[in-house]
Amino acid sequence: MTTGNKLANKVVYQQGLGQHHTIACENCSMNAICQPVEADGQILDLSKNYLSKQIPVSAQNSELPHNHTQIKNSTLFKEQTPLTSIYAVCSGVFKLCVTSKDGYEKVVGLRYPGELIGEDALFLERYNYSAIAIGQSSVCEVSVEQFSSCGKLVPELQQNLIQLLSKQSYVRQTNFQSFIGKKSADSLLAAFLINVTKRNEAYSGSSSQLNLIVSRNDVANFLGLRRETLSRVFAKFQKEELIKIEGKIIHLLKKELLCDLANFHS
Amino acid sequence: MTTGNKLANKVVYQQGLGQHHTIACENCSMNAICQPVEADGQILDLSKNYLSKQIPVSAQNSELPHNHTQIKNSTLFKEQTPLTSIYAVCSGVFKLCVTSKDGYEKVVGLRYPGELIGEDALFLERYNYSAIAIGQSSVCEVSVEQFSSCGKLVPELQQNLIQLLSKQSYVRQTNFQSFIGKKSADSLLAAFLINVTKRNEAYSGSSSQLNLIVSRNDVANFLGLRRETLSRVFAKFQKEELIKIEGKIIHLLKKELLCDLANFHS
DNA sequence: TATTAACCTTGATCTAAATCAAATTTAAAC
DNA sequence: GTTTAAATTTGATTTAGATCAAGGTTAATA
Repeated sequence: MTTGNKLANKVVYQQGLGQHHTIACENCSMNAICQPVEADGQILDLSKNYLSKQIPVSAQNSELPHNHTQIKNSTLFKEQTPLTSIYAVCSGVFKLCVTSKDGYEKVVGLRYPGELIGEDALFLERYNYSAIAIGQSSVCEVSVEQFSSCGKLVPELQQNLIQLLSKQSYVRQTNFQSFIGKKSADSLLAAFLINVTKRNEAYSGSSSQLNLIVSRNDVANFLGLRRETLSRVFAKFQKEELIKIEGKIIHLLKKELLCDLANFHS
Repeated sequence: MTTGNKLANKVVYQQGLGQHHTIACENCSMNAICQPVEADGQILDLSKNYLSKQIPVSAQNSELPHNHTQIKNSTLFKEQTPLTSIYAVCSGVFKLCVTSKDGYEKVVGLRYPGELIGEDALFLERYNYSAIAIGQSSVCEVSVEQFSSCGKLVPELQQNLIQLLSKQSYVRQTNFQSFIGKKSADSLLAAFLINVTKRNEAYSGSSSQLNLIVSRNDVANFLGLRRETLSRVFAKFQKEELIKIEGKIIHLLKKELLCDLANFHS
């Protein structure tokens, strides 16, 4: 039986600059399976024991050539490698990329604090994208092997995982619906800003301010626009006072109008 | 304990024209939770008892004005209504739509035989799109209430649902990746044809032939193209002998080239 | 089979975004 | 703090797809 919400994960890494903090467990998607459960009359707190730990992902762990990009952006896992763990973002951002035959790296997703990475690999037991940290970021890790050996014994834990996965299915579908069939640069960016602000609401504590963290290049790549086009749309939105830009921080001044734009088709 | 694969669902509706047949259970996404499981030493076959039944969706059940569109396309459920069941398509096709404030109906997904509809509503317990049958179609229905009352007692059933949901998460992510950031009409259509053919492979028995069933209008709407543009790209693909068109039947003649196009960005 | 209405295709023009080219701002390295 | 490189913005031109307008098909109905 669930014994209520508690801070489940030990913080073994803390970002120093205060620019982004670690998300509270109650706001994390992983929370459903971090809950202590009852097994054979005992309370089993997976997070306390071995399932979750917070690990930093930053400059140090790159075996790649020593250039700027790799120093900043370190890889959590590579596409097509076997699934070992699923992760939840604790701080920072991760970009999810697939590389096509011609070597082009396409951004297929962004994951902000509290969001899951790699749970869609449970099916094929192979990651279907690379996960790359933007700047200094950290994750909570759940070993799939350990979780499933535990889960077989504890129905409650399974129940929680079902919750987690069904929610995830919802999140994915909603994401898909936000972007499929949107062609104009205006509606794409509006949809993107609304989407990401909403996802960060609990973490940032604001429904109208947003720290993108990722570069314009990555946003443009994700949306399928050229960086020049994205830049122009950002400029236009600011001129029309829909948003206010302070570097990577975006203020949504007229959210209603942005929503209208986001829902606008053709 | 799972006792292996068997035809789980009674066929209470059969399409007469032979144009599309009912999918075999072993090829259906729902199959994971239709498996007989062991409970208290007994075999519990949910499909045999009450959980699944095949129901037709066609002209009869429409309470809408008696015009052509509604006669042919009947609604399985409406967006924003409370979740009661999740469905698997048995035959035909369903389009998933959301209606925006201005009344425009946007196609946000297509579901072919063997695919799930509505499982992403488990989270909010409210459907987040309308599901509309294209022509005569049929589904298997699982009552969420009945399933969950059953599932609490049978861990094995939960295990199967986890399988189902994690696979679904994968399918959604893959779908998303196929389309996000694709802008050229060529790459969108190529990605669409590859995607849908792959999804129908088990059902249709062909990896190079495809019965779209849905109208060009719906495809264009889904992809965010104008019907004229879609028509031109179809014509171009045929001229270049990438595909051969026979009404709604599309033959993929040069799949490799289509894949290249689909992965092509910029 | 004729009639009508969806549905789909083709042509001409216009427009939004890509592309090419530079300038400017920002951040990293020395 | 200065230098250098990366990231972002702005401008001019080109192009792919939207739009407007007909013309054909196909399929449903009488």
